[in-house]
Amino acid sequence: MANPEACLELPEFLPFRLSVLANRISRSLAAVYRDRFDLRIPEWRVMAVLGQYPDISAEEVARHTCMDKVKVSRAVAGLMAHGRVLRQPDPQDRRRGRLRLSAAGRRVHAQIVPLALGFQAEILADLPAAERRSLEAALATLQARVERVDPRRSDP
Amino acid sequence: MANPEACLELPEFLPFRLSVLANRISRSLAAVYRDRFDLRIPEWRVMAVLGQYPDISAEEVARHTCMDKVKVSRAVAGLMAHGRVLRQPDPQDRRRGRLRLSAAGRRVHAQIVPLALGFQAEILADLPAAERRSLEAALATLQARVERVDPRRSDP
DNA sequence: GGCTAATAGTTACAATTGCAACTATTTTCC
DNA sequence: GGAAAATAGTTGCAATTGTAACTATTAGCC
Repeated sequence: MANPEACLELPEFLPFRLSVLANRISRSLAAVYRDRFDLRIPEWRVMAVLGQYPDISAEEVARHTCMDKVKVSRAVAGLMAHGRVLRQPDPQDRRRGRLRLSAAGRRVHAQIVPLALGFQAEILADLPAAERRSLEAALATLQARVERVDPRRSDP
Repeated sequence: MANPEACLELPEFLPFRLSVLANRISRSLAAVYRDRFDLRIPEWRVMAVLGQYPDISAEEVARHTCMDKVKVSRAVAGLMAHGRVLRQPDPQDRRRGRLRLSAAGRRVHAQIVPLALGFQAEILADLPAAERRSLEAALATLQARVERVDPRRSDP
């Protein structure tokens, strides 16, 4: 039986804290991407994985980014409209398209990556290395647990 | 100078990890609230703070929940429509309303709080107490840092 | 070979959200 | 005392997102 008549302090409730923190961080980052590169967060995520794994399909992008296929589809459409991503039909399987960054896309990617890493470093600046590793381990543990509790896919 | 030509591993990028984790957790919780109580997350947050601080104004609710006033206004409207929250005009300041849970609202609140705490406990089950405290400290540090980097308000 | 189920990706529609503008009231300050 | 600024809260509109349905293609299987 769970603690009866317990009071709940919202500011100490983990789902609340994580949500507020993640949202603040995402918003700050989104402002940078949008102002400097006219990029939304889902688009940035697609570019990030295509920078690392060229010539993968939208479905694989979805797995890497934890986004559902609709969100990926829209992000890819936006990126192609801006000439930042190219799609090449897969001759083996004509349902698929192989996606990769165009030259323009690679230029944007090359500018954003250091910016993103710098932002991350700034956020983590107050955490000593040991606590940083401990935080990362804790996040991994939570992630694994949540996936077992509610085995779903996809993200924002 | 930030690391040039660095590759960025999205799964290790903190803003991404936090966003994915927070969203998974929020979705699992939201499913519970919605199925069992026809409650959305912003509404649940309002109920949580009104359970702890009765007779506060919407503006104070917004501060406690880190939501903007529009979101609070809509959540309160929904809760009043369901008879879960009552508003009493403040005679000292007729712009304000003093909000509190109705009897029905307190009943829902009493059911949800243990449920929410149980969910939190389930998620944290794999983390030893020491690491749990360390995680909470790290989140507080990040939160403080983010607020200094980008002094804004409000959340999802 | 041909029928059924599965998969890749898109489109359509509804719900949620954010931003800006708005109303009503109170406070400030000359 | 009254004009201007500030505050509480709501509303309208646009952007983002989620769910479900849809098309096209491939794989499984009898």
